[in-house]
Amino acid sequence: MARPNLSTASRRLEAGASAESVADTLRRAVLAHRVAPGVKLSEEEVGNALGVGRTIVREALRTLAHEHLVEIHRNRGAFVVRPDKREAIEIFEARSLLEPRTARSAAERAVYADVSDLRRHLTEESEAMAVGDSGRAVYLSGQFHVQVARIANQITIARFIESLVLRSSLIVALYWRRPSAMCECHAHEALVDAMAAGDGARAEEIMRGHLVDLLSGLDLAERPRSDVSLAAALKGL
Amino acid sequence: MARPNLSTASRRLEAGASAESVADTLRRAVLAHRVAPGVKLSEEEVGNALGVGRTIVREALRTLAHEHLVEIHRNRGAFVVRPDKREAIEIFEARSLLEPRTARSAAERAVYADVSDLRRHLTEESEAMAVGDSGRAVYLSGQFHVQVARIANQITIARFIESLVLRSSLIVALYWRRPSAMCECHAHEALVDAMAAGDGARAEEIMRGHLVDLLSGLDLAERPRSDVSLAAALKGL
DNA sequence: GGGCTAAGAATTGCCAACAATCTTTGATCT
DNA sequence: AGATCAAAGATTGTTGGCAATTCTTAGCCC
Repeated sequence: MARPNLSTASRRLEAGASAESVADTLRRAVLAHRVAPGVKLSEEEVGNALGVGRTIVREALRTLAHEHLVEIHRNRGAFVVRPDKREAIEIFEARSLLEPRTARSAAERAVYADVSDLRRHLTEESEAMAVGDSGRAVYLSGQFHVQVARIANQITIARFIESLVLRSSLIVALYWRRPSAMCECHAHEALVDAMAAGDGARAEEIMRGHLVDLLSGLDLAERPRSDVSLAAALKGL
Repeated sequence: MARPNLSTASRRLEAGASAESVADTLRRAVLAHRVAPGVKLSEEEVGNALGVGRTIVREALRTLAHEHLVEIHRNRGAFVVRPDKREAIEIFEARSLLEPRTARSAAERAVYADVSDLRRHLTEESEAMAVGDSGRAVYLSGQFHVQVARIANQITIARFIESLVLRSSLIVALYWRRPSAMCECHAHEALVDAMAAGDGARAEEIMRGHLVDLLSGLDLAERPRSDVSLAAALKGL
């Protein structure tokens, strides 16, 4: 029986790995497309792959279900979600309500350290993109938005944005038109500039446009639903 | 040892009660102030009170923790949250970003059945208030907002609003100035009227003002942190 | 051959017991 | 008396196993 190697990227969790570690590993695996949407995440398989008991995995899967990254069907198991067109639009609709105003607040509150953190983050992004690690690039690109929300010092809104960004990353990984050339991220740089200048109105407008660009950069045509079963996914590795 | 009677309102769950039922019972108990903020929700106590095993209770408590209605401290247990001033403001800030625009969408999409459902809901609200069941009144008043979000047909945003409304209900129950006279809900009626007329702009404006009124109706002065322990809470019943 | 039924296998749901951790209580020392 | 420390008690964290449900497969009938 082929062992699934979910943990290649996460250097096998040491003993005492809590459910949160497992959830984090699975989260990254889903976002990096190491496990394709629709794949079933068997409790025992995941447990064996990560070296933890089924209970821990159960809890981690429940966490991911709360984040809408997996769906749990009673007595059937957990499956990686496959966001459809409607869901994609809804998520970007929600982001459009939250993020522009939050970016404005962030720009008005940002101190030097904040801006410098963001710039460091941008270089990480471009490095990942230069190396061609598109999984990491998508992830970092999302975390940029989370970081902006944190600067706005609104942890409730920041958490919502974090959740939306996670799901957006999955959507981008699924539907992005040009798999090679990621979002050029000029928007991110412009946003940091606006924040450095303390120009809230400009930051708000940049963010609004950026979100529109992101959504319109997707190809939301209905896909043939590859419907990969667990076997196919594991064989592929 | 006094048995806690959390289940008085929920007619003791039948066998096969899933974790979601327990979560729902606890949710209502927290919102109706049957269990005060700060109280510890022991897994075994809750399990005994509701006639289910500890595993089910554990799962339910995790769910509530994801909703920020309880806090789980490792190896220490789950405690009902006590929202502070900052959290209250943050939550209404988030609602102000989401709900006005959502109310506009709802007004523009609402069909006759939607409006009629809302009117029925309003009568339930006033009945609960007339009877003096303030716990139920607060709950229904919150559900009104959720229902509006559902009419907007944006389930992602509706879920966020639902989560925010739950926490708001707890905040209102904690900090409302006049415990007797609840929000007169003229705003709710006006909102339904605007929706019936299909006037999105008016609905948006009413919702915006309503949220401001709600927040300014709170007395957010720091409280002495009664810090009720489990014993005190159970003795009181 | 296609479709239906039933037995078997595999997986999740749940519970009870054990282990780990924290809190409390009581004694001891300064 | 107050503080410190240790052991007992209580609660959560985790594991393994059994029961319940679902999916698969083999067999049968039309």
